[in-house]
Amino acid sequence: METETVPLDRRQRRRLETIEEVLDVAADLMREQGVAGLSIGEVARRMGIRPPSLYVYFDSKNALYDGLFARGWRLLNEYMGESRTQVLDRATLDDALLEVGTLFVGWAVANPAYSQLLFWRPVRGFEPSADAYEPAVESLSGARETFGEMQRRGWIRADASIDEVTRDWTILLAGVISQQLSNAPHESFAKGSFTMALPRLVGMFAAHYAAPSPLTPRRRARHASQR
Amino acid sequence: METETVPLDRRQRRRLETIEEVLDVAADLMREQGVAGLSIGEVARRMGIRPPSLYVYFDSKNALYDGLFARGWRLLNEYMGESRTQVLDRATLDDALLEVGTLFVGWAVANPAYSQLLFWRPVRGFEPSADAYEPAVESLSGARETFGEMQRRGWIRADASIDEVTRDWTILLAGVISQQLSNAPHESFAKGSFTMALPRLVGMFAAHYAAPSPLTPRRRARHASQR
DNA sequence: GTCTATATGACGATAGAC
DNA sequence: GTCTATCGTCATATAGAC
Repeated sequence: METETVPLDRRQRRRLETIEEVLDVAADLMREQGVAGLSIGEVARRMGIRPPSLYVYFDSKNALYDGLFARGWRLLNEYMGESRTQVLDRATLDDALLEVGTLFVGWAVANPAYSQLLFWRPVRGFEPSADAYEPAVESLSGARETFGEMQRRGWIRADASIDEVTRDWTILLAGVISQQLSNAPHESFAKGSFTMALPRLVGMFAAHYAAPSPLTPRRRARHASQR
Repeated sequence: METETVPLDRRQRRRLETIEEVLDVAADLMREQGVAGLSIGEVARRMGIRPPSLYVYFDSKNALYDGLFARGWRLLNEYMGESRTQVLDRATLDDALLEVGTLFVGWAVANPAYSQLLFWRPVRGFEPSADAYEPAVESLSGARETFGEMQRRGWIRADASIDEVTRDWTILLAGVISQQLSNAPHESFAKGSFTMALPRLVGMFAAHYAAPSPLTPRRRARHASQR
């Protein structure tokens, strides 16, 4: 109540730094050993402290997973950057979707440990908290908004349900990521047996949801000016 | 070398029975507690024996996972039964694919623990052995053969690559299963937010790969109006 | 407030007696 | 083939030093 005018005192800042360091080490470990390979003891060992000291910053191992879950979605959202709005300038629906799809799947395949944590449910007893879920929800609603805008611009059929379009899109991306990571986790995005199917599947998706008569740039401009 | 004329002596038969019992209990446990919740100690406890005794039948916990992996794929293949050949009598490609897709995804959603083990890679250090992989390979090559036969019968475009068709199909099913189990694991198949997208996605898939001409005009009209 | 030291109980796994 | 005994590791909890 009384010291809230000071944004961050030294102690709080130091505490946040330590929390970030714990997450750094935990993310490294998860990348090396897989999601289930994360161990409180090993994190402490690498930080040069004793395991119980970690409980000052994270109440449990699942709280650590929760922090990693939130961080993973934040990293992914940062990586996607402004692409969701920028692709609205692309020539075709197919081009636009392939660009964001490639970014998304590319990050997932390059970060398999995070992907397991974000897209699957590998840890017994771990359910992401509402706070940790927030960036995930943000990502989904961002996709929905983009599809809505695409429909407003006449790229997507007017009779298509944006919720259904969004759902189908996430299913498609999840399928590619899931199959690639489960069956050939060491293949790169460029040479992945399943990631290579992405352009084809995006084409299928775009053709299915594209407005019936593909709009020429002129018609698209006319369409947009009507709103 | 000397006793191989006898197909199964009592000891061997008893051993196989015990192995089956271990797998029964392990599958129950996995269903109750999730894939990672499987514990050698708990399996032994439920069988009324001591944990070390299990090592007579399974060299390690991962060997137990291996047995469950093979058994899961066998159960799924049995569940699919003769559907892959029977659906060749259906009226449309869409009907046929929706039928096998519904069976496959339905089993997966009804058996989430097995699904995690079969379709994801949740256990650190566990890589299915070649033996355990055999029924999985059988399932995939069965799908490929069905698509090949569909192409021979003129249902699927002659210029489509059967390998690509098969791959896209597995991605689609994996996407639905993955999203449903990760985001709403307690929803039934009938009411699942993601399983409900299956008919739509199968329609998209069928429309994309269907041969342009073999359908009568009436069927084609019905096909198109389904969207 | 933050850490160390220590303890508990479960786990996977092994050795060796019977 | 099953047991007891045991090992090392794990997540977690608590007591108390600084």
